[in-house]
Amino acid sequence: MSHTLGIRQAQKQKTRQAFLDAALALLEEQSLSSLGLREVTRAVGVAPTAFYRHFRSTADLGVALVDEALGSLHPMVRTTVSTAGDSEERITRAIELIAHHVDSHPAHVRFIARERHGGVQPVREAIQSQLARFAEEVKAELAKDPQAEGWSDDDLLMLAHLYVDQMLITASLFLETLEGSEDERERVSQIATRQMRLISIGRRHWLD
Amino acid sequence: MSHTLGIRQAQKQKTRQAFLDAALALLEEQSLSSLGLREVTRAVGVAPTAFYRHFRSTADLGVALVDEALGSLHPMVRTTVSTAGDSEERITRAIELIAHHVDSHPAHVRFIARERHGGVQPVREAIQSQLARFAEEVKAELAKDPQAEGWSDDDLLMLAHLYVDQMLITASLFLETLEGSEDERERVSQIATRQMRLISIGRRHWLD
DNA sequence: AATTCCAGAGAACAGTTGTTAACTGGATGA
DNA sequence: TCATCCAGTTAACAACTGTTCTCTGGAATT
Repeated sequence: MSHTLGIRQAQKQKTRQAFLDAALALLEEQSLSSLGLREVTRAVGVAPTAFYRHFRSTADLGVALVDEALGSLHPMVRTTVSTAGDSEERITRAIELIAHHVDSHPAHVRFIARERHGGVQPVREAIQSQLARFAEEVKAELAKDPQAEGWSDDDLLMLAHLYVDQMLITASLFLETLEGSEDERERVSQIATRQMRLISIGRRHWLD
Repeated sequence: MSHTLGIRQAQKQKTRQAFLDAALALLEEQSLSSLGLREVTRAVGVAPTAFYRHFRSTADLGVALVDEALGSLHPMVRTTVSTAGDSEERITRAIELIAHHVDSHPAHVRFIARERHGGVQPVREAIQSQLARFAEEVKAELAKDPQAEGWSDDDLLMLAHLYVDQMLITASLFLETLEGSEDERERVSQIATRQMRLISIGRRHWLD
C-alpha cells in the first residue's frame, strides 16, 4: 500500500515535520494564539513565505499538531482499558502508562492541555473531537466488561468521560512534576491512583 | 474600616477596573499570552502609556484577573460543600450553583479554564495557588462530615481535589453550552450530576 | 532532451508592537 | 493660596508582524 515518495515529496514532508517540531518547541512557553508565523520559520531556518507551502495559518498548523499528539494515541487507550487483570492492577498499569507517555512526549501533553481551552477555535474543536472519540472508544471497551451489565448507554458514556477527563488531569499533574523530584512524582502517582480507585468503587456500587 | 477615597484614588480605581473589564472581553477570543498592551488601552480609550500607571505588564494584569475571578468565590465553595441535606440534594444544589455562576460570569470562567494551563507562568501559578486553597477549604469541610470518620488526611485531600477538578470540568462544559439550546444544558447537567453521584458512591464505600 | 512543475527565496508593503522621555492640568496637602 | 503630586497625554523609537508578488533552480513528466 505504501508508495515510495519521490525526492521532492520526501523533502516537503521533512520540512513540514520541521515546522511541527519547531512550533511544538516554541509552544512550551506560550500559547498558539500568540505564535507568529515568522517566529516558526525563523526557528526552522527557512524564509517566511515557505510557511504557506505547508499551512494556511498557524491555526492550521495547530490542528496538524493535534493530530500528531492525539491521533496515534487511540490504540494505547483502547488496550489500557481492556487490559486483563483485576481492578487494582489495571489502575496501576494505567497510571504507569500515563506517566511514561508524559515522560516521552511532554511537549505534546503540554500542547493538548494548553490548547484544549485555548484561544484558537479550530484547534479547540479538533481536540474536543478527538477526546469525544476517546470517550466513545472507552465506552465501547467498558461495555464488554461483565461489570457493565444493567448499565444504560448514557451512564456508560458518562463514566467513559470521567475516565478520559481523569486521564488528562493526571497527565497534566505529571507534567508539572517533570522538573521536580522523584518524591513529587511518587506523590502525584499516589493521588491519581487513589482517585481512580475511588471512581472504580463508585462504579462497582453504581447499580445498588 | 473602609476609608472614603479621594476623587483621585477613585478615578484611578475606576480606570483600573476599566482595564480589567476590557481585557476580560478581549480574552474571550484569544489567550493572555497574545494580549497586547496597546490592544487593551485602545479598548479602554486611553493612551498606551497609561497602562503602566496600573500594571507592570499584561502578565501582571492577568494575575489581577485571577484574583477578581477566584478571590470572591471561596465563601460560595465553602457553603456549597457544607450545606445541609442528603447527598443527592447537595449534588443538585452544587450543580445548580455552578450553572448559575457560569451564566452570570462566563468570561471569568473562560479565563480561568483557558489560563490554568496557559502560556503565562505567573498567571498559571496564581490559579494553581487559588485552586489549592479551594481544595484545602473543601477538605476542611469534608473533615467535619461524620462520613469522614476513619479517613486519612491524604485521602481527604485527594477527594477534595477530585471535587475541585470536577467543579472546573463541569463549569467548562456549561460554558460550551452557553450559546446552545436548553436541551444541551440539561444534558450537561445530567452528566455532571451522575458523575458527582458516582464519586459520592465511591466515597461512601471507600473504607470497605 | 525539452518542458512543466513547485518548494523555497527575496524584496517590499503597510500596520503593529512595547517602551522611553518629557509634558499637562487638575486634585491634594501645607 | 501656593507648591507638590501623579493619572493620563503626546511624540518618537526601533523592531516586529502577516501577506503579496516575482523569481529561481532542481525534480518530475513527457
